[in-house]
Amino acid sequence: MTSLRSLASDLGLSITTVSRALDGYGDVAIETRERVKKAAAAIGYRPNSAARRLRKGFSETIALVMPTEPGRFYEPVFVELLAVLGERLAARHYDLMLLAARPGAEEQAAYRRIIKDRRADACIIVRTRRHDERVALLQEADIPFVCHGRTETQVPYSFVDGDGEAGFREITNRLIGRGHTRIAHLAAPDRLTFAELRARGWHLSMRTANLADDLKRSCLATEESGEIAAAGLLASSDRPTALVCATDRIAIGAVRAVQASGLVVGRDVVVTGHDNIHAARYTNPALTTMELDVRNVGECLADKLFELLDAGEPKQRGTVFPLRQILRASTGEAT
Amino acid sequence: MTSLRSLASDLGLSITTVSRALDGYGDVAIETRERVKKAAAAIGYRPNSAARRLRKGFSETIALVMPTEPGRFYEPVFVELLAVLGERLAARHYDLMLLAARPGAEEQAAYRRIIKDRRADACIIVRTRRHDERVALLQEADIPFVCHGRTETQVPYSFVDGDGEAGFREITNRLIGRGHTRIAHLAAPDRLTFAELRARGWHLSMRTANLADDLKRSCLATEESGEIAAAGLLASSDRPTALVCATDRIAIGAVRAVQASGLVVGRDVVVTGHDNIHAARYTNPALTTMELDVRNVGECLADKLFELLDAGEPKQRGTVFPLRQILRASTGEAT
DNA sequence: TTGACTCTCCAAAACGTTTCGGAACAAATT
DNA sequence: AATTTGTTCCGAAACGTTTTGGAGAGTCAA
Repeated sequence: MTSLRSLASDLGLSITTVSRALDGYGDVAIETRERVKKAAAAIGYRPNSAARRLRKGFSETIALVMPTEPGRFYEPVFVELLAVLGERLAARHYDLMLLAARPGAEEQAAYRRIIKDRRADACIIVRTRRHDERVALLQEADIPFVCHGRTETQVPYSFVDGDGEAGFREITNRLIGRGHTRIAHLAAPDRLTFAELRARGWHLSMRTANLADDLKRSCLATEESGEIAAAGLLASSDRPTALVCATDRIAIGAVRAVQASGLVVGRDVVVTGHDNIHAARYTNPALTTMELDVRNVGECLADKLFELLDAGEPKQRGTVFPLRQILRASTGEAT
Repeated sequence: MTSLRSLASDLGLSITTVSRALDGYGDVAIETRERVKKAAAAIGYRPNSAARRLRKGFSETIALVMPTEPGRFYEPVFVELLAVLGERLAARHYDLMLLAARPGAEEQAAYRRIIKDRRADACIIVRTRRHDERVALLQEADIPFVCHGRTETQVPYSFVDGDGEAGFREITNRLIGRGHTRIAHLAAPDRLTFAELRARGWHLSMRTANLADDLKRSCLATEESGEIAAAGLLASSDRPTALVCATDRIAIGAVRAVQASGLVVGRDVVVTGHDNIHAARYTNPALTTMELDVRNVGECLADKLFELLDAGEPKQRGTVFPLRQILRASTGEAT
């Protein structure tokens, strides 16, 4: 224990000098520095993190609060995001602190504790909402943060997102090009920004082509809810020939609804999703969808965070990654 | 800042007395204690965590290292486990620290850092392996830990697991009862304990019924790998009539393989899985599977951890939860 | 010779908490 | 009256690090 002290006495130096040697200050003789570094490496010295935090006033910790909604948020891709983040943060000896809280009072309390106790130096906001109290809270408290996803605010903030609007414009345009005119959109709850952006992409594409843009239905981001919404649309005498869904899980429900109506997916009705979850390759027929590179997103989030911590602001406020379109049989494409 | 000091001077008391009043020591007058507690609550006082950690020598933090294997470990259920854990730990003001590391040298280094720096008071091991260096490492370092899943060791350790063996015995027995005699098992990589236990359940059931127990094939826990393994079995002239799969993802691949052979799932060949992932309800036909209550597991993990931290050992070393069988059309049951 | 400057090093304070070992006083016991 | 016991409080040390503000010795210029 008391490692800095024992290192110092082993070397016949003061604690101060050892500390400065390791921190790379210029005020210690070059040979002394080398000697200290070698000794430190030999015993695998790493400064006690609590002491360091106390003295320096920051924690080298990043907090991420998962919104655990009642309807859950089971996203498998989230695990991968955590893995990429963890990796990237660890490279700079930062810790990732994970909290769980239901949106609402509980969530607010969690952020307030982070802020008040300065338990973390910065936050990552996921599942960003259109009107997001978390953003306001952190801006007011002057805690650095980066959002995964966008929000609607005047005040500048940092974010990383996929270009859902362009992605949905593109797929809708493609379907229009194939002759579809009645293209419906199954949207996720519109308090979530990604849902709004994807809907906007579909909407713009339809408007530009002078097609009816009233075929939007909102549902939860679950298979069950998607199935119900799709069934409603298909029951109409003037049913859509295409279902552009905000997420793969919704699309999987939609596929089921189409089949329950006695129609054939990919021929009578085409279906598309977003996320490229594993199951999307194993629906029958396989699901046309689009994909965001999680590794890019995770690394970009971490990099922006460090720019924020190092320089006070990132080189670029927001970064939007393009989506990769994945065409499969659910839109009649070759598998 | 310097909150304890300012609280003390506001109240005209010493720092010592304020500290002891809040900690509930018996050595401060009851009315003083009340006065202090009221004042602390009023300003929302919470002790500086770095200072507390430094002084007390423990961190009120639990570490969880995700094994990020090359073939990934995308399990959606893991997100829910994290959420439950986070909730339960937060109730006792413990933080959850998340690390990511590839099994092997990187993983070892991560654990060594936790141990050496005492960054966390205890660990949670997930994806427990049959021969698990993590268990040995933590036992040697005398760091409390709880495993999600079991390992093969003489030394007693704490764990929480689902009863995969019983679950697979039960489903296999059920299929035997229905007249199946050629029942194959698609197993996950057998370095993972859960894979071994599920295989054992299938094996015991087959042996007890005097049926051929040579129809076991190993594959990765992915749809793709499951599909290949299943296709191999189905190509045989003496093909199995049942595919008992270690996971739903394997089972989803198996379903695809059956259909690719021109056979009908649920009639010609029945298929079963494990996990009850969302997609399992939306295969065609829906997948018979079994489910472990994640909330139970998460809460049990946290509780065991606290018993370990409080008392040095838990009331019960290991807890095994029963699995809930979910019968669907892939075994010809009513949906 | 003196003063200024450079180079290396270090003692001590500080971060905010917990806790050891009393102090001061009143009440009870001998 | 003297001693013990109990109650309530507090000063000061400690946890391990970083950082401030020099100290001492040597070098260079005036």
